[in-house]
Amino acid sequence: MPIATDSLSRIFFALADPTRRAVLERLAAGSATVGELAEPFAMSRPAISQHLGVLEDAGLIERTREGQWRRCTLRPEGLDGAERWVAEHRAAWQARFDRLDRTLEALASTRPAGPGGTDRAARDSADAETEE
Amino acid sequence: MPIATDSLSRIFFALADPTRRAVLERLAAGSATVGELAEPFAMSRPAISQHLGVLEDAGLIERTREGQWRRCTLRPEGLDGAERWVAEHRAAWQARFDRLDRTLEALASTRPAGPGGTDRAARDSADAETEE
DNA sequence: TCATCGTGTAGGCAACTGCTTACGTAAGGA
DNA sequence: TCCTTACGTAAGCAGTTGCCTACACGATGA
Repeated sequence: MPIATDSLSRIFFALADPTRRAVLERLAAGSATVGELAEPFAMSRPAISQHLGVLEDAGLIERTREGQWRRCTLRPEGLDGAERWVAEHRAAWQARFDRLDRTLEALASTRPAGPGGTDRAARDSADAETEE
Repeated sequence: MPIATDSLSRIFFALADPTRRAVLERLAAGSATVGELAEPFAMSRPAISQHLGVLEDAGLIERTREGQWRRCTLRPEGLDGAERWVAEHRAAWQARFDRLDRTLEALASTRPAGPGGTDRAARDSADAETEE
């Protein structure tokens, strides 16, 4: 991963770590200080601080000074980009495969006993017919 | 990122790279061989091959032998885990903040002229009242 | 003013990523 | 049989991650 990539990459990268996802789930129950967030993990405070830096850089949390403490708060809108990308692509891919399935049904009805092959292989063959 | 983490981490990690997302978008238009996928990128074939390995490891694509070529196909269901996680958390976070907003409104109506502070600070203060 | 608490930063280390070039392997054709 | 094509794997390099310990800094309190 090159440093400082685009916003979407930063969000997905931040989510690609169990510790950081656990921190987000903890924050979903209410804002917390760095010490409170570090407590359940077998990890030093600086390590958590660095994870928080990644989350903040991705726009998923916010750190604000509060006297002696730093309070961490979720930024729900930080997930917008990732949610939009995943939902759009998931829907588009599924729609494409549904079209292929209909194509396969049509082929099956005109050629009921075609040559052997798995469903996936048949789908791949039909694939070519939808590209030009 | 430690090697061989959980499924969700592998998916998000695979999506956290512009090149890999571009490959997925290309594949959404139809399956392709490795050479076809490598063509638009200023990158060697082995580099693309490694990216494909990451995508395959995450369950987002499938590589099948086809004579002399290797055909790559999307696995739409591979996005299921990521889609579910993002949608669930986005909804839960938003719901929580909506509740806080209502709490703030209630506070504002009972104490119309409270002490100074930004909206965010007021939200953080209200935060404590929702936790026990 | 000085000690303490909560955090961030700096420096160091092992492991991993992402890319390269070089080479190995399987399929297809002369 | 030999050559070409398509692709993967191996080895190596620079840069990054993720963790640690040590230390610096601002806020709080005696």
